[in-house]
Amino acid sequence: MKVLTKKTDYAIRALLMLGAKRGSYVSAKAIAVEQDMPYQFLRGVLQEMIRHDLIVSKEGVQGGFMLEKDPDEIGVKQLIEIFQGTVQVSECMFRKQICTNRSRCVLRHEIMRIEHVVNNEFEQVTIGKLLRKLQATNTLMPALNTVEGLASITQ
Amino acid sequence: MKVLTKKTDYAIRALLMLGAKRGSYVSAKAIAVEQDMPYQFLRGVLQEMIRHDLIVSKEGVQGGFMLEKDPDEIGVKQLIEIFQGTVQVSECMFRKQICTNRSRCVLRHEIMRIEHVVNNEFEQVTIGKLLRKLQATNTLMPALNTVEGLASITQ
DNA sequence: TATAACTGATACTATATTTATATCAATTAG
DNA sequence: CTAATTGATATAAATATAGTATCAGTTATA
Repeated sequence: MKVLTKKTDYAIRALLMLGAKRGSYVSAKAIAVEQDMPYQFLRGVLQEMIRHDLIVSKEGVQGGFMLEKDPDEIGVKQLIEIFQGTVQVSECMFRKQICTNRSRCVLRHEIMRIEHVVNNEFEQVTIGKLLRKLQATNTLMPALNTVEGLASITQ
Repeated sequence: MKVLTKKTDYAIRALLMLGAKRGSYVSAKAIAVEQDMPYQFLRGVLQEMIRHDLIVSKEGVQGGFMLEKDPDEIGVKQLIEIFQGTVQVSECMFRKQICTNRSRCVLRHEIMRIEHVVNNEFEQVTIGKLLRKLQATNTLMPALNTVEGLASITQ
């Protein structure tokens, strides 16, 4: 059972790179090379994040992507929702009778509760938190204070 | 993002039916009809549960499946592991550098923590708990004290 | 102003996973 | 003997995930 797909995985790591380079544009190619991700695939992921206003882009030479949104307001939950759809424990259990009369569904309570817990956990892990953890690591290892160094950790 | 696949879903509901009829054999056909599951697919699920000693079977006329294990000792976590594999947040994040020097991986801690939380939640939801909730519902609605009634709730 | 480095958009292919079906042999109650 | 059942296994269909390719448009800069 794989909770995060590659798209979400790549999205998180790309955001961490953009977060470490806030204020300047980083090209898809640079991210792909540093993080060892398939270039075109990554581009699709980046474009999706633009559509969701997480990042902005600049075309042409010296162009690339830049983190716009506050990293603390980008939770892994949101990224999962963008790339994997809303977390739902089981669509099947809500069919038929269960759907037409939910109050009868004894399973529903447990399932909704877990869904809530899971969502909450993922919501609390933000890009901001991850970035700070990365920086704490970097303090101990100055060589990692570069995009290259970051890549060596997150790729 | 779908947390439970059909196999796990069918497994849970089949176990609830077997749990409600403990002591007697229930055929795959009966479960499939009552719970509206594809017959052969369900049979595969049941056989898998036999291999994991959750249920036993009897061949021939009047044969079927019976719950063997204590329902309180069958957690949804175990069912997920059987039908969907071990819960892992992201295989990708543990590759390469991250794998060769895990202590450097700042993402790892968060990810392991969530994995733990998720597993814990699913472990605590047992077939026994679900059965008792069903019975509580049945007390208020006597018509549901049959396999047919149960099906009207869980299918 | 030509060019190379970029993104936007989109179509396509490949691979893996999930879901479902089909078949045949063996067992068993009646 | 027969019909109802499971055991085992092969296969197909559907869907989701992962990855590739292409072309048009933009922009810094030589």
